Amino acid sequence: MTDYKHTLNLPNTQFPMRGDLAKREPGMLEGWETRQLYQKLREHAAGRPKFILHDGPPYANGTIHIGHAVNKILKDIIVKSKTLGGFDAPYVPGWDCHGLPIELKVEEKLGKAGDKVDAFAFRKACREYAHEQIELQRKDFKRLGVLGEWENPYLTMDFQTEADIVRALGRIAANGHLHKGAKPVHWCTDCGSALAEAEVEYADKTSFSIDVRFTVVDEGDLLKRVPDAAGDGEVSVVIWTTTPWTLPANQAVALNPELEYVVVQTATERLVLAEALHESVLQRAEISDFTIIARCKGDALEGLQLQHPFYARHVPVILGDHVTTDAGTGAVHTAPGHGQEDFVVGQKYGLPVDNPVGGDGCFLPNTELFAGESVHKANPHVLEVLTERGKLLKADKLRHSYPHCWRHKTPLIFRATPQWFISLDQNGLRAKALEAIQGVKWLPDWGKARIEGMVQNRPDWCISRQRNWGVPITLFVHKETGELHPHTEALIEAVAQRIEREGIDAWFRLETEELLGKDAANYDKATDTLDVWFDSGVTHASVLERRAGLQFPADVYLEGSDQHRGWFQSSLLSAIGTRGEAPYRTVLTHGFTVDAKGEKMSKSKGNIVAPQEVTGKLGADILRLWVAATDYSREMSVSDEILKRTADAYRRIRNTARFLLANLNDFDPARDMVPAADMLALDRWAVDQAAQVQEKVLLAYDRFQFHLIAQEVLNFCTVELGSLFLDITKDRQYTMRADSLGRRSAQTAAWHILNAMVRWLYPVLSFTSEEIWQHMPGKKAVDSVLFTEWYDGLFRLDAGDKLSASEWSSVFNLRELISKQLEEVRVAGKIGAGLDAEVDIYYRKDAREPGADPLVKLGDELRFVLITSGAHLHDLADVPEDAVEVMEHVFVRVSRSRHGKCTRCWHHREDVGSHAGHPELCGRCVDNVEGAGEVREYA
RNA sequence: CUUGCUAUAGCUCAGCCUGGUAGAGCAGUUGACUGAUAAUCAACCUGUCGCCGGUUCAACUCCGGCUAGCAAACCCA
Repeated sequence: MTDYKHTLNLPNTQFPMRGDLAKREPGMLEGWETRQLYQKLREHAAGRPKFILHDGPPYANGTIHIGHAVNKILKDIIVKSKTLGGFDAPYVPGWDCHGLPIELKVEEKLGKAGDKVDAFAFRKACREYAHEQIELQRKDFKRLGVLGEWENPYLTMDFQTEADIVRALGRIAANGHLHKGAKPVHWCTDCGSALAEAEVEYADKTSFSIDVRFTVVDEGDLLKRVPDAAGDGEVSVVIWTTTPWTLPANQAVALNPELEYVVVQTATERLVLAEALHESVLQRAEISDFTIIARCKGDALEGLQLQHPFYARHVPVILGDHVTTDAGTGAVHTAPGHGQEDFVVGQKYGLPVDNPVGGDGCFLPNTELFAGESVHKANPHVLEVLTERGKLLKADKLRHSYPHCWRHKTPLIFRATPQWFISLDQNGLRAKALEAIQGVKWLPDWGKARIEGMVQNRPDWCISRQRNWGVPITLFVHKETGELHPHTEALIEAVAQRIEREGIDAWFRLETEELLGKDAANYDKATDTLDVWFDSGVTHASVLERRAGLQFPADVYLEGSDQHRGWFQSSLLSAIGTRGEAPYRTVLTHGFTVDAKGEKMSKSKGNIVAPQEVTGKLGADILRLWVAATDYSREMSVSDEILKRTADAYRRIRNTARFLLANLNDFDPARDMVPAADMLALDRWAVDQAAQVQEKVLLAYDRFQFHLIAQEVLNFCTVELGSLFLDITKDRQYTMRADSLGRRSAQTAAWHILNAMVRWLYPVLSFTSEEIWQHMPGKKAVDSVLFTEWYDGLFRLDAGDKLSASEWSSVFNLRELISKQLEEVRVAGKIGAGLDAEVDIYYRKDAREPGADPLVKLGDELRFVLITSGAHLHDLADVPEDAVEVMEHVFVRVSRSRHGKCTRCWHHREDVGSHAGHPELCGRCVDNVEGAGEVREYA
C-alpha cells in the first residue's frame, strides 16, 4: 500500500493543546512588564477619545480574596474591551490607606499612640504597614492579568493626595455644607471614638427594661387640660427605657400628639399612659386594680411640667411623631445627648443637649450621684436611686438587637460630642445629590432606587474621627463663637501646601501662631481626623482631576453592591459638595461571591475559594473566564465544580483556536488571502456567522453583559465551527492542492474568524489571546492584540451569494436529520465513519423553482456537506420501502457504499482503482496529487 | 426589624418586558473515528421553571403572599 499521507495538508501547529496556564502565565506577565505593555499602550492610544473607568480603592489590609479578584477582573475586561473599541482607556489602580483597621493592626505591635510611641512614630508605622499590604495585594492583582499603571498607582496616603483631600474639605466648607455639631453619634468607649455607620454592627444584648414615673409638678395645670383627671395620689407620666444610664441626661418626655392617652387611677396614684398600651404596662407592673378616669390626646399635654425622677429640675412634655405604640408606654424619655431622634425633637423645642458622659464612657466628675461611674455599670445604681425615690414602677430585663462596635464587639452608646458634619440639608446637598442621581445611568437599574432611598434617608455625614492615622480636619475654630476662621479657604490652601511637602504630619506639627499670628490665641486647631470614606470619596478630585490622562467625571464606577452605601455615596456627596456634579456617568454594580449553595463564604464553613489557589492551579484565564461567564448582577457562585466546568469550556475554546491555527500553518495572508468575492459558498457563510457573532459580542461588551459573550463564543466554537465549518472543510483542507482556491478559501475564512475571535477573547482570556496572536501566521503590524481594534475583515452574505443564509440553514437542518439516520445505521453496525455511507434523498424536486433548490445547487458537493461518500437526489415518486421520512415529504435512505475506499481521502468512490498509476486512489485524489487539482464551488 | 436583589436541567446561562407545546453549551450515557487524539464527531438522556394562591380559555412569563440565599451591617467588592 502506497503511503499518500505526505501528499495531504494535515494540520500542524506549535500552539500547544494544553494551556498549562498556571505555569506559563507568570512568564507571560513578565514579558508584558519588560515590554512595558501598559506604557506603550498609552502612547499607542494617545489622542483617541477617552474612556475613564475610575478604580474604587480597596482597603490596604489583608490578602486579596475572590471578591477583590472579581472586581479587578471585571474592570480589566471593561478597560480592555474599550481599548479594542478604539478608546484611550487608562486604568490607574488605587488603595485606601488611612483609617482604623490599619491603626488597630499597628496598635497590636506598638501599643496605642501616646503610650510607648508618640503619634508621629505611630503614623510612620501605619504608613509603613500600609505600604507592605499594598505590595502584597499588588502582586496578587497583577497575577490576575489585570493591566494598569501598577508601578504608579494612587494611594490615599500620597502627600499630594492627602493635600487634595484637605482641599476638598475646604471646598465643601466654602460651599456651606460643613457644620460643627454636638450630635449624638455611635460612640465606642473602647475605641474612645465615634464610629461610622459601616463600623457598627448589630448583635443581641440583654438590657434593663424599666418603667419610670415622671411626676406631674402642678396638678392644677393638668386639671386645666384634662378636667376629668381629678383623683387620688400623685399623677405621673410613665416612660419606658432600656438605657437607665441615660436618665441623668433626660430633658423631656415625648408624647405622640395624635395618640390617645388615658389617666389611670390605681389604689395609690394616677398614671398617664397611652390608651393602646395601658393594659400591658399595668399588667407587667402587676397592678390589676385600676380604673380609667380620664382620656386626652397627646397634644393636650404639651408643655406640662414634670419632675425629673432624681434631679432637682423640671422637664417638659413635648410632642413627636416618632412616639409609637409598638412598645413601651406611649411616653418617651428624651435625652437629646444620647439619641438621634431625641436630638432632633430636642432641637425643635430648644432643649439643652446635656452630655454628662466622657469619652471613656464614664460620667463626668460634676455629674450628681453618678460621677466617675461607667455607663455600662451604672444601670443598677440608677435603679437603686429610682427605687429610693419611689419612681421605679417596674424593672425587668430585655434581650434585643443593639448596636455594637465591629472591632471590640462591645455595646455602643449614643453620645453627643463635638463633631464635624457634612450637612445634607443646610445648603441643599441632599436635594442636589438626588437631582444628580437622575442624570446617572445605574446598572442594574434598581441601583438607582437603592441609592436614592439611602440619600433620601441618611443623616448628616459625620466626618470626624478621634484618631491618629487619618487626614486631619484642618480647621481653626473660634474659641468663643465656635465659628470657622474667616479666612478658612486661604488657611486650608496654606496647610495643603505644607501637607503636599511633608504629609499629614505637617498639620499635627503646625503651631497655630504660624498661620494665625496674634489671632492664634482666639482659635482652636481642630484635632479630629477625617472619616476614611471621605478620603476615598474625594478621589474624583485627588485622582481624576489631578492625574494627567484622567478626567472628571469618570465614565464608569464599578464596585460591589454594598458600595451604594459606601463609595458610590461618599463619592457622590463629596462631588456634589465640591463642584455640584456627579463624579460618574454610569455606575455598575456586581454581586458578591457565594458558594455553590448560594451561601456566603466564611472560614468556618470552609467554603472559601481563594484566587491565589485558582491562579496557582488552573490559571488566571480560567478565573477570568469564570468571572466573564457569570452574571455578575446577582450573586456569583464559585465552587470546584463550577471552576471545573469553566476549565472545560476553556479547553473547547482553546482547541478551536488551535485547530484554526493548525490549518493556517502554511497560510500567508499577504500571499494567499482569497478576495471575499472569490470565496466558496460555505466559507462565506462561516464568515457571515462570525460577523453575526461579532455583532452580538460587541453589543454585549457595550452593555457590560459579559456572560452573554462567553456563551455566544462557546456556542460558536461548538456549533458553527466544530460541527459545521471545521468538520466539513477538513476534506478540502487536507486533500486539495495546498495552493488551490478551495483550500485557500477555507483558510481565508479561518483567518478572518481567528482574527475576529482573538479580539473577542482578549478582554477575557488575555493570556491565551496573546498566545494565539503570537502563533498567527503572517507579518503582524503589532506585537499584541492590545494594539489592535475589533476586526473589520468580516462580512455578511448578500444577494449575490450562491446560497443564502436561510438556504444554508435549511441544508444544515436536513443534515442534522440525516445525521440521525447515519447514527442508526452506525448503531446497527453497518457503517463506522460517515464516509462509509451514501445517502439517497427523496423529495419533491418539482416543488421548487428551477435553480432555487439549495440541494440541487450543491450538486455533487452535497456529499461534502454531509461528510458522506455519496449524496443523491431523487424524486419523491421513486421513494423505496426502506427510506425513512425525516420531515414532511422528505425521505432519506442511508446505505453502506458499494465502492472501494480511496486510501487518501477515505471517500468510497466508483472510480477508485481506475487509474493505473494510483490504484488505491479515487479520481479527484489523482487529480489533486498529480493533476491540475479539483475545483469546488460550494463546500 | 426593615428595605432591596435573586431563585429555570448536575453546572453556567437564554427565554419573562409583549402569556400560547421549556431552550443552548457544558457535564453524563452510548457509539464512531484514529488525519484536531489527554482531541474531534454523532446520537441519546436531563426539568414539579423555589413554594402557595390569584387573574386568564391558557402562567416559567402578569399580580399577591411565603420560603431560602445575598446585601445594606464583621471580613468589603
